[in-house]
Amino acid sequence: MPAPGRPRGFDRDAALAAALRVFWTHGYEGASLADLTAAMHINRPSLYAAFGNKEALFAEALALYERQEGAPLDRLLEEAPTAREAIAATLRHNARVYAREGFPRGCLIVLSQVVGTPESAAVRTVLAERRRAGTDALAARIARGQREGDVAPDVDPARLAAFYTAVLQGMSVHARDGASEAELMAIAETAMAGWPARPAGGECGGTTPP
Amino acid sequence: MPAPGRPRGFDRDAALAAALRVFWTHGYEGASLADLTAAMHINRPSLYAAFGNKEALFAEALALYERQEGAPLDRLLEEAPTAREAIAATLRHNARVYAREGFPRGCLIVLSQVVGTPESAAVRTVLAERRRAGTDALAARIARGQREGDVAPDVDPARLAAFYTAVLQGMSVHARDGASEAELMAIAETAMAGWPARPAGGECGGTTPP
DNA sequence: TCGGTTATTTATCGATCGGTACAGAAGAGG
DNA sequence: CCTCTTCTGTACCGATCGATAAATAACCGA
Repeated sequence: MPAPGRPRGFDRDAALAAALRVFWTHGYEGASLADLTAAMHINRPSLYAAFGNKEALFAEALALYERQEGAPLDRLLEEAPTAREAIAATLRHNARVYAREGFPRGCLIVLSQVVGTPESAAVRTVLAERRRAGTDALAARIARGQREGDVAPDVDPARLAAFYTAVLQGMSVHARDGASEAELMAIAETAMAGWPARPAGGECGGTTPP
Repeated sequence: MPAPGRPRGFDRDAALAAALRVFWTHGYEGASLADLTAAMHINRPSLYAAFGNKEALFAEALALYERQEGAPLDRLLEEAPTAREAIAATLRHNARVYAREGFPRGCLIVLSQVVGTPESAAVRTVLAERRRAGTDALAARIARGQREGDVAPDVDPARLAAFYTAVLQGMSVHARDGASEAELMAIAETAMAGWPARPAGGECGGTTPP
């Protein structure tokens, strides 16, 4: 049984995807209602009826972003045989997607609002929380590597995760500044050179496979 | 001989410093004229008479920022005996100043405007150019290290500089997210672990002093 | 055909945005 | 004293911000 009343005249998912692209391109405060409604091909009251307000729309766009862009990363992290390969795959994957043709460059969570007016404080808090969650995911994978023996026991997972998160955030800025996939990949590879060697390993330089 | 007409009733340098702090805290678009004039303790027409408009005021604030925050870094880079120590000093210095008590956290050039409305495109371009100049400065110091023999000749200075710039940008985001000086320092130290070893060196792991 | 319900359209709200017109105030030179 | 020049304070500009009121249109079940 369909909902009573006049049916919605637009595809809610398609409109949300369009909104995501606008937020991703211009940031939260940089995206005006005029920008959003134009890209979504709907009028302002339709947006408010379907999504609540700008902040709620952004929250839904952020959730869509995490489903589309974050989920593959979660799989990458989980399925890699070692923590080192998991982090390397994450960096390489993002080097690719941050410079993807036809997509806004860099990461929405890093770029869309890190400073701004007091009105967007709540959005900034949510984004900061998502960044922290990303760091935590890396740290958890490194800790798992320790339990499974492919990461040295003296490594601090949170500390190493903070480093690789910082590299990813810097890659986002570089991507927005026009860096090519090859340039981003070079940053990723250089970052992986800093991976801590296992103390028992015979080789050195941090490139030792398990 | 003083200028003719009524003398200015406020300290232009102090007002500019106040404006810098507002831009540094809220970003370019996040800083309203009301915020700026309140912090500068002047009225709007005085601001426009003394600085032109918001964009010109930001340009002057940016120049002040580079004099105050960038100049020490230039000296650090120049005076360090090796490229490795120069980069390490840069990272450690910024780990300290990004979390300084009484200052906005992170780097103005990285945080103040990386996305936004089309109206701020010119400002974003200027900031991107300053970011590139920072990378170029690191690359030049690494190239000097190569000439002076403390950096392996197979190292690509631009590539390595892009990596350390990315780390610094990530440290700025972390700083804005509330990271402590110790956490930022840990990122810096971890990044230095990725410094390329000199091929002729007897030790390994990238921590070899020249 | 008719309520009931919801979506769309148009037109607008008050607030704030960056930027100014204008009149008065404060100095220098005459 | 007056005049010239520049700065300051008030009050305001048109444009845009996010968000809505009101009227109309489209679907349902009865």
